[in-house]
Amino acid sequence: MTTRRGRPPKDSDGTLSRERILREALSLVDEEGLDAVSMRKLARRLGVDPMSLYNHVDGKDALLDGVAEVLLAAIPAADPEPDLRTTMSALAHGFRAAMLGHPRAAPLVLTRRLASLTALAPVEAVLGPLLAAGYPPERAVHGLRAVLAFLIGTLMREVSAAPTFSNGSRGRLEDLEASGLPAVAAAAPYLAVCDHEAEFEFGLRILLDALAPG
Amino acid sequence: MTTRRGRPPKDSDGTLSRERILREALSLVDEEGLDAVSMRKLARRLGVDPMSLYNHVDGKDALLDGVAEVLLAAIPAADPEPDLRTTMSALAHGFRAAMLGHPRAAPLVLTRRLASLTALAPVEAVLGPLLAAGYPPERAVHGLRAVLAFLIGTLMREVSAAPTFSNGSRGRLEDLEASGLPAVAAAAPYLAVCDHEAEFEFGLRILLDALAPG
DNA sequence: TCCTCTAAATCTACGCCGTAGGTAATGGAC
DNA sequence: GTCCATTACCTACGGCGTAGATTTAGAGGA
Repeated sequence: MTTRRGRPPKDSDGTLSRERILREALSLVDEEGLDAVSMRKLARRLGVDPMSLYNHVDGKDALLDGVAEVLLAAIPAADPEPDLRTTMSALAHGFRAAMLGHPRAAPLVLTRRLASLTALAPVEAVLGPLLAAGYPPERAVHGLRAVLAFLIGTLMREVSAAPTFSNGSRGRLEDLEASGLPAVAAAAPYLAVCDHEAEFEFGLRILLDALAPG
Repeated sequence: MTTRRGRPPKDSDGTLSRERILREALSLVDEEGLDAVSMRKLARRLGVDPMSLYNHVDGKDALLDGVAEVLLAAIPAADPEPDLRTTMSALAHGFRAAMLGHPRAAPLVLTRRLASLTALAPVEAVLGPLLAAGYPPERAVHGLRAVLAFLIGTLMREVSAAPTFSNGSRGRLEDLEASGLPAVAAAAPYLAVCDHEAEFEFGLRILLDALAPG
């Protein structure tokens, strides 16, 4: 009945579990980035032998899938809101907030094909109101996928962007002006910087105007 | 002294060059996938010592950046077309075609921050017509970024999707229907399959309707 | 012609990595 | 007490990226 079995370390606080492993993995990604993740380093942080991880996780890839699901689970459920547009907007903002909360781990969600039930919860949250509003299922799925594609694309740019230093963008501005491409040079001041928040709202509004007017 | 060492004959067929390395790297990605790329394996395919690659490429990461640029360079330049919408649509389709031509390598373009001049050519090709059509630069950049985000998101799904087997989608369909989520179950037949072409056109039309009507 | 000088290819070696296979210890079930 | 599943640990293998030193073919000046 209880999951407590096998050989515990001398300290009961040091017992391993899938949850503890995933939590520590997420911290590791947050602190050192995705490339720095290795089974050995993760085990070191947990004060444990590397091979012990394999009792709780199927391998490195499955570990990263697990971390992605932890991130996905952080999306708040939308209030049962009568307004379709408000619901979709809230979910989009929730998704974005969850990713921006762990920018270095976000690519795990944005680039992996997740087949778990956790990944379906937000889908249900969008699809439900769309169907309730009378959308034919086919069109609802189309709309969901269009918004999701935009979210993924925007967030990918957002989380992979180098943090903007005040003088960092100046070097970039000069590069753009010196590119020899007339339109790029003309729009250089706007290309050199990126207000992610504004870009997000701009694109989301266009899509929601088309999909959930009102 | 039978082993060949030092600088090779000038114009032999076995001479290394950045272009030859990048071309072989792209082939390797196409055939075995991104994870299978290693400096050592690439060198083996080129019949060369692994360390020789470092005379032409700054390291593995720079190598992959180079491959990404090769992909980007494959986007055909748009005809000087008077119609703004046609131009943008052509570039979007060109981008998609270039990525679908090398689906396993596409993530290199879609997930990396590319700062090269090669990456700016398509930007110029979109920005030029937008500015010529009288769009203020700020709005032109906004529009460009919105479309690009959608393109990246859609293509990411498209290239990471497992090839659809006739019975593969059937297993997926059953999973969705058994998920216990009512809206997901109701729309399951449409969630189980994905006509990427149609999704692409659907989302692109929405964005172009908003940005380049006509 | 010979003599540098340089760039390219090679060799060696280090410290990582993921994980297969095997072993010892622990506590619940009987 | 005895068994057995579970878990932690250990060893080892093959592969990885690449720093550093070494060798050599050709270029350019004397």
